[in-house]
Amino acid sequence: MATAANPKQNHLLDALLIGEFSRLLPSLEYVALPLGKVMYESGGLLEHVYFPTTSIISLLYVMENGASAEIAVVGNEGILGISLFMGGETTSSRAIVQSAGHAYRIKAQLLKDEFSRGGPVQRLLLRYTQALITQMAQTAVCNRHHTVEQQLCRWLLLSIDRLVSDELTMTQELIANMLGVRREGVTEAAGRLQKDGIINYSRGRITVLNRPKLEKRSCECYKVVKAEFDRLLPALHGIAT
Amino acid sequence: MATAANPKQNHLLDALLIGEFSRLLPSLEYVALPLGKVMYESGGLLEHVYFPTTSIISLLYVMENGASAEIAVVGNEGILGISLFMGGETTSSRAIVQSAGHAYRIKAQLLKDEFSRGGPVQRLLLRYTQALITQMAQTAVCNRHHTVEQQLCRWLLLSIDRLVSDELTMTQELIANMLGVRREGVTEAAGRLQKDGIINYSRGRITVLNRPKLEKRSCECYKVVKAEFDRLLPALHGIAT
DNA sequence: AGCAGTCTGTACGTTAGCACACACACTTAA
DNA sequence: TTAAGTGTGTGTGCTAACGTACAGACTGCT
Repeated sequence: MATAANPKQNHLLDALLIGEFSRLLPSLEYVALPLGKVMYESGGLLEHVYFPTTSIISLLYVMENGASAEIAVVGNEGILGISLFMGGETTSSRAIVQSAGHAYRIKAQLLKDEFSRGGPVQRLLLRYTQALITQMAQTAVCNRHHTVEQQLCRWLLLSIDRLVSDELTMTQELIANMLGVRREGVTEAAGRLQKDGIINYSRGRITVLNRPKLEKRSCECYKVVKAEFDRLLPALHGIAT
Repeated sequence: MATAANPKQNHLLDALLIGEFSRLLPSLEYVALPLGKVMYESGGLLEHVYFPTTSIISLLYVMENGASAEIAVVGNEGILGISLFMGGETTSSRAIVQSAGHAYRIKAQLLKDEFSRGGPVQRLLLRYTQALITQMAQTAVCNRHHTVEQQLCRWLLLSIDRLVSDELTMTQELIANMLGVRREGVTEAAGRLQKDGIINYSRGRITVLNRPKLEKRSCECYKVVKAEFDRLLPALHGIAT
């Protein structure tokens, strides 16, 4: 493997490890997350929390009739499993791997204990949670008011922000599930973006060619979410104070 | 006034006041909240947090073009101003009074200090926050997949759950803003519900006549949110442990 | 009583997104 | 080299919701 495993690859984990939290370093496990793996099922108990490094996890709500919608994504900026320390133990969403890669994980109880101590670790985790809340709320509004194309742009931006490259592996069918729209709707929107030279894709492989244009075609939701993450978690390097 | 002011009218406050938190009792202020009052503006600082008793507060996200959508409601089961203890200081949503009434309030710093002590107060506030997160996420999915009529039913149920009576004061125009749909859409949906004897309304006064039928016409989102509130905050009387 | 303001009903054409159906790739494995 | 599987492009209605416009109904004020 070209890039060695390194806890610093997850910004939140990196920030956490500065303080007393670093004693948990030996308890971290580096695991591979294959595409489509269900990390948490709605109502299931959480055995571990995850700090993605090169993977992206989608938080989905699934309805009785099978229809679904993504409410947030977690990548190398965050942690999967906030309901653990929020007190709910379980989550009512489903978490699946949207982009294969790796993550560090730690036993739920260990993180819970650390959270209970209060202090910088707790503060940072709560700030992250608030950023996640913003993402969810903005998604709710976006679902109501924006076109499929705008949402697709937002979604692509949020995804590549959490990866190193400008390329992601994701079929239109899967994107449609995330956005809670039809596959054909994604095909049309993606076709337009490709025609305008903004993206390039073929059989589950999407490359962003012109990021500025992509941002222009996106709705404001991307900017809002990004700004709030930046505000709440500035740089996230050595700010666990 | 027939019903005397009583902190117990807010379930969350009631639960909080059992422990050490009760020393804050003298710091509580009982205030009236008129319909439409803007409690928090997006980006503004929070001077107080509020525990509604007979009022209902809507959390709205407003977009650049003025379009809006409600992402959650806070009534006598909760607290307004979670971003205070989540660490963000400010919130990116707007909070307005959806149903006039009263609330207890307390200076932001006092609650913040209390939260920092950890223990039962913190645990309870975090659990409430998670319930609120569920409500937001479910709203996001609801916006994507359900009809105006279903959403109206959900909205009515969430509202009357937070009031003592089955009647609320709210024009169709305002409801439309909350749901992020056209006023005419609300007129049509409400007309159908009235024709079927489920509700009765005239000029900003809505009465729920047949609650079971209303629940049937609603989407599952209402049930899901209610179940999660009940799970996370069971009874909310004397469980601040 | 008269008038202004607010709330609600209705009616148009338009559009985004849906459901379904099917053809055409391109990939992989028998 | 078939054949099966998967991913993508298109087409044809259909419906919910939209934007706009306006008319009626009720309320409260002067």
